[in-house]
Amino acid sequence: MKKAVFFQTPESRKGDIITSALKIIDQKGVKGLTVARLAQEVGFVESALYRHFKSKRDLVSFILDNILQDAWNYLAEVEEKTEDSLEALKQLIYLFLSFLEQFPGIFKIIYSDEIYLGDEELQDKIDGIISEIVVFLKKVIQKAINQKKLKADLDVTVAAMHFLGLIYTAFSYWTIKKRRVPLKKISSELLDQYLEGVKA
Amino acid sequence: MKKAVFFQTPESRKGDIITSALKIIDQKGVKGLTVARLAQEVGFVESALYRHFKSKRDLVSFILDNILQDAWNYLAEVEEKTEDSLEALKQLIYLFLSFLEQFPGIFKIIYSDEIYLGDEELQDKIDGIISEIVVFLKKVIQKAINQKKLKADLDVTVAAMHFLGLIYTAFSYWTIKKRRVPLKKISSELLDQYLEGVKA
DNA sequence: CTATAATGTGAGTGAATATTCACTTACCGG
DNA sequence: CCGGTAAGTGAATATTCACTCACATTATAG
Repeated sequence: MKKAVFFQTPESRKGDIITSALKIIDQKGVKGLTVARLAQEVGFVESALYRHFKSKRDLVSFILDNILQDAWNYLAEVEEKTEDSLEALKQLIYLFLSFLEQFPGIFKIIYSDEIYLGDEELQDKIDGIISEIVVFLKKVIQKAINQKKLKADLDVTVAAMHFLGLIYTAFSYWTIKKRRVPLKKISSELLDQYLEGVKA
Repeated sequence: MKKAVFFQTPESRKGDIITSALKIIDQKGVKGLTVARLAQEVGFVESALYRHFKSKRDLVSFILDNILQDAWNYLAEVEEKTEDSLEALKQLIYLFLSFLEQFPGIFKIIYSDEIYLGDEELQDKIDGIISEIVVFLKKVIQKAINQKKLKADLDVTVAAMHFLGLIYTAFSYWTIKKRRVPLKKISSELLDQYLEGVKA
């Protein structure tokens, strides 16, 4: 019987579990996140998970709520503090990507139809996250148009989707290249091409 | 005991199964493709599947090989026959998207880490497909650069990934909008923004 | 008409998986 | 030191899933 590690607040234990879960998802995909594997990674027995989370689904839901909350605060801050709206777009893409670099598992959760389909509540949660991001990006882009930095006749929604697509593209490229190329380098080239196409 | 439908070549029966499989994947995701569900959709009993395919994995592999072979021929044809290389890019994105519009399930297979992970052979197959596409796009883009239609200093690989990302973006947008907006409309706006950024 | 090959059926099996439960262990406050 | 509580354990369970196998049916070619 292994000695339990105590002296940890409940939060940090949950944190351990989340860290392990994201690591597994990153390496083995959402499908690879099984309770057995998670338990092994954390270092307890399967049933112990249920001391911390009601269910596996609950764990994923918790991850989405909490990790993304953090990211969200950063985004809002950048948008508020950066005067130059083109510079803001640059900052935003770096922020998105350094976040995904840190938590690649999150990306997989959001873009996985494993979770997306079959659980209406999680599906709604993920849809909500994406549409929040799009709304946010539309706001930034509209601001840039108002500042005459971007073309006046730009379709704001398409431009926002296109920007979001850059993040996906950079991330995919990074994955294909076995993460050997720095994400920041990839994204800056993509962003340059993007900006050439949309700026005034 | 239900009467069997015969008078069908093995090919067309396989075709029925593939059609059903892609329909299920489209609606329920790759995870949703279970042998039970597939059998129900096709109209036979689970075990009957194994008269046509060695395994479920074999079915997916067959889909990747065959459906994509078709697509591939179209792509090559467009590239050869279209003189104007910018026009070729336009044609290509339409072709990609009308293909995905017809077989959305294929898209989900390729972008699913459910299949991607855990089966090395399928993983290699999908990797191969993607890199073939990238190589192809790089060739088209390089040709356009040589024709002085695109910027001479363009990073061809990044431009190709960006283009591929547009397809993903258009498809996602289409999905989010519940497929109510025609894919062609979405893609032409995205492509315009893209071309503005890369053309000479 | 009959042999054969293709296709379908029904019942079952074993493996993987999430979850429950009764229990034990370790720590902490009073 | 005692009682409560948070955390962990080990065994069991129900479900889902891909897949197998012996048997049945149908179409077609000779």
